Amino acid sequence: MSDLTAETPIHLLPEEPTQASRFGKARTAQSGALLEDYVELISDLLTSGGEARPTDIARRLGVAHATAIKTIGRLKREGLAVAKPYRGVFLTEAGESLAARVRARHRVVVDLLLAVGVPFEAAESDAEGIEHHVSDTTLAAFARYLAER
Amino acid sequence: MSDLTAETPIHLLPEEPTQASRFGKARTAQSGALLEDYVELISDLLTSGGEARPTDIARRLGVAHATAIKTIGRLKREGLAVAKPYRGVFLTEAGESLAARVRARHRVVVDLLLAVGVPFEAAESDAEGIEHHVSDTTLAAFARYLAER
DNA sequence: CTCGGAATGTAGCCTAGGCTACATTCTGTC
DNA sequence: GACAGAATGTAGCCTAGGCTACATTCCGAG
Repeated sequence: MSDLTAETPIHLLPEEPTQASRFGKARTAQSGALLEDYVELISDLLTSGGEARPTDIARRLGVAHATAIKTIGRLKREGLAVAKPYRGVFLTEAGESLAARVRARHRVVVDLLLAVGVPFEAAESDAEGIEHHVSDTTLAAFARYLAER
Repeated sequence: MSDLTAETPIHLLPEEPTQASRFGKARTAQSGALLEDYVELISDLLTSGGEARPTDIARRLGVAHATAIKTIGRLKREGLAVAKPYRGVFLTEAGESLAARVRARHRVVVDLLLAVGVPFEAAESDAEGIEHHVSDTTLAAFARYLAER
């Protein structure tokens, strides 16, 4: 998945007013956001409840269980999760570390939103969408701001 | 999806355990992001160059021209744009007003990122993805922060 | 005024992410 | 220990957003 769009770089787009690259990047980043949500949620379920069942996942994400199962299949293909039929879902090393990074990023984003005066409800809600588009550079800047404030 | 205007209501999502709504909202908001980009870009092209041709749009967005044309079809279906074959693309009232709102929001998001110390390049780049997930509430908070700072 | 190249449009294919409907497996209760 | 109901899995369909390949239309040189 990370291929096609990734190497459609600036080279093909000569003297564009610095815009195509931006759009393209935003679009690419969007891919994988769903997997991140799944991994984060599964990690939550595993650490808190001890179990991550497709039905729970589906309910928490507000999708049909079939959709969740299909996406879990993708997680497996991507090497982020493992699951045997009728057993729960578990994360691989890669999955766990991704979950950790996602969770940390989420926290920073929410904190930053709160810090600039966004109400709690909106901060939590919007962060869910925003976090997938926050680059490492921006994330670092957020952290710095929060620390220095 | 026709509610690009910001009312992606909670009403559709019953009493899910406080989390599905968040995820669902982020997901829903994501729909329409592409149309917003198109409308914004078309508006730019029209006001600056005077013309918005499918090929230009495709190049600026980094997609194949066929993709751009297909999406322009969607814009027409959504009542945001009009276009006759081999003539350029133009925005309807709705399209123009959406473009204006998108542009304004984009500016606020970029300014906020800069204000908290995000480098210019990253701010411009990340804003492109982030802006589509910024609710009116959060946008208002951003504006307030920028004014009071 | 014609003709070739660029722009535009069309067709068909692919994946991701949704859904419903149906089939299968598990499991708690009697 | 059987069985109903819940959980799980499978199949097939849909739309959005991408692509390539091909067809059509436009337009500027000559």
